Amino acid sequence: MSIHKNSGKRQRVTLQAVADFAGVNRVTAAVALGQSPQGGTRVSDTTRQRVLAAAQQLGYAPNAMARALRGDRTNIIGYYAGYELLDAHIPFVAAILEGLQQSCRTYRQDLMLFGSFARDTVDSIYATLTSGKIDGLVLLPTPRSPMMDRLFDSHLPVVAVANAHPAVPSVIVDDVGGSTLIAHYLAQQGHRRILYRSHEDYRVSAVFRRDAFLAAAAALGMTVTLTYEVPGHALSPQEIAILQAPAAQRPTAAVCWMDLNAYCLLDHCEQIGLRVPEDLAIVGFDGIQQRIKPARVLTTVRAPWADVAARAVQCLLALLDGEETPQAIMLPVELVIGDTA
Amino acid sequence: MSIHKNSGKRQRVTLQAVADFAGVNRVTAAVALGQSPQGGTRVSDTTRQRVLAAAQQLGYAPNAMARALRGDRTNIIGYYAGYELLDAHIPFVAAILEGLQQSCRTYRQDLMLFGSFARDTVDSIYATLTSGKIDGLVLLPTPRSPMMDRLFDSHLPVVAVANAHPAVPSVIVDDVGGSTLIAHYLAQQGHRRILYRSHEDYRVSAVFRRDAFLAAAAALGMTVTLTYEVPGHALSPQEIAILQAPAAQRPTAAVCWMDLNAYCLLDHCEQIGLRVPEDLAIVGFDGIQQRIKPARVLTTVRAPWADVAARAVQCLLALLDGEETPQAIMLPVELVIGDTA
DNA sequence: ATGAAAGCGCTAACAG
DNA sequence: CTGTTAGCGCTTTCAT
Repeated sequence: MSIHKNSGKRQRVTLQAVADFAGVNRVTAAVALGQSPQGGTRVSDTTRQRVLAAAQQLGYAPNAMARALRGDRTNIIGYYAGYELLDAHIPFVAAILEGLQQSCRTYRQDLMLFGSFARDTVDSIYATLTSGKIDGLVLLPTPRSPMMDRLFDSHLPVVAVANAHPAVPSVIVDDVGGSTLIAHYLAQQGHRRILYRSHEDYRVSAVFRRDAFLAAAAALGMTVTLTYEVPGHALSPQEIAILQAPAAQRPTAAVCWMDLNAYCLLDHCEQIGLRVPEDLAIVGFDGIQQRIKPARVLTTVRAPWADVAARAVQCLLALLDGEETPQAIMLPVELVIGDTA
Repeated sequence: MSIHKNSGKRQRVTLQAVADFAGVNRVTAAVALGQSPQGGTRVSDTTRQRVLAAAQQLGYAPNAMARALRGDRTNIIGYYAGYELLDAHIPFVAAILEGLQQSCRTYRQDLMLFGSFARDTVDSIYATLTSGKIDGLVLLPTPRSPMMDRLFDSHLPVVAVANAHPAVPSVIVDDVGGSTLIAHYLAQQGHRRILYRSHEDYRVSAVFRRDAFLAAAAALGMTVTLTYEVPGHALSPQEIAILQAPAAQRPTAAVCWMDLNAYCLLDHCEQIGLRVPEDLAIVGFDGIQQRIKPARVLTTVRAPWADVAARAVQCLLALLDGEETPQAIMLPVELVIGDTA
């Protein structure tokens, strides 16, 4: 069987090698290659050509680590999701990754991913994050996590996404506006009894969405029954009971704090024979497209998650450059009328 | 409006600072902190305690970049998908990311993601990849790409996933075995006329799957019509025509080189009123779960993509340690009988 | 227009 | 047991 061996010490082509090859000093070579301040006049054109040719021929690639050590930028930014294993199967996470990549390319940064695992200690993750590999961190904050306090005390520049955190600049979406849009739309459609499915944890977004909806619904004279989802987005016994009530008492519309949740409800309705939207209108939040058949389009609030992530990178880089940064950047959302409400 | 400013030069706590604080030499501090060869006898216990306390108090975190420059390991490994933007929305990609993360955690490596964008030049990507930020690369190879040749000529250790490449160790799945399983299963079910939907590009996996299926089918006396998918997995006019033929000539089963493709075919069949599997049996390849309703389970070959990625990291690290590595590691696949064939 | 020196933070090798 | 020396590859001074 054929085997592979690493070709010994992988000897990189160093600047010195290029300089030697071109017969000049390290510094001259450095200036000729890099786009230095006085690059125009620093070296002669002939010298530059010679150096360039040498670099080309030897396949020179500057050592980013040495550069990082010299200046104080690695040009790497990190992403850390406080919640759990960074699971790209979740559409929200995939959208965030998309935005991060997009922005990293635009600003010529590299992207490093940090997954958190149950077994890892706060200390070990913290150590990794602050080891100087990254210039700054885009963070999906977890409420009430010891990790957050550690991070905010550190000197590592951090920008939060999705959930605002008072300690750092945050890029979020207009949760309040979105919920208000939903409330008005449902009121206008004539709904009076609403089921609102929120999240049991204290994710900031979930709270904003819930409270804004409750306030708007009250102002519009709608009655809201509030429930909290159980793990896995499945319906709780209480929710099942509510949906089995006689038509006169049953809610005519259900609002879910996030789309994944709404899809589960949709699924449940089909199973128990509740027609959507005739018997029960369903509205979500996020704008996650799900391939379901027969083709249904969820009525939801579309939140531009990729843009949020892209903006967070931009914001982080501004912070690194010592520029002033708004405490919070809120991106607008949009009500998308599908066929479920 | 509240604003945020980066707190000036983020001054990291250096080893020197810890040493000064503890009243010892840099080196002593280094040895006391790190798990050096002679750590046991190198420093006295009292000194070690003092250094440890100092480090704790000052919040010292070793600078990974300096360490990387000194030794020659960054403990970062990269992932680069030759094909296109690294799109986590694609289940296959998500599975790969999952495996990479898993393995990186196990071996205490950090993970860096490189997306390729249409606009980026081969040179710029190559420069990034070989800048010394990563110790090695897990690569999803693109056939006939100039990038590949550049990479294989470089001294950057590379391990390929999913598609084997002769130039580097590869971790793949048993494409041939999978196709053979499918062929035997269909033959056993009594199918004689098969439609095989392959991929127009020369992705190695696609070719292996196709050729193995054709060979096995021929040996089993089945007749195969071969078609190639058009971009977006949609059906080509030719394929549509084939499916509209009279029942006596029409294929009784369709095999798709990958699941996403199979789902599109399933969709099409529902639209034109072809019953699956009664009128047409459908088989995929990959084991990608799709949430579709009414709930259907695709008959397919399950390939352990997360394991493939995890194994690739392991293989890469072995390579970095100068160990011998098999040219190819092939992970077994499994036929999963659903309700579509 | 070019070269020399210094130092980013760390550690492996020798002294003492 | 501890301190000194040297150098990873690079770039920002300053001197020629």
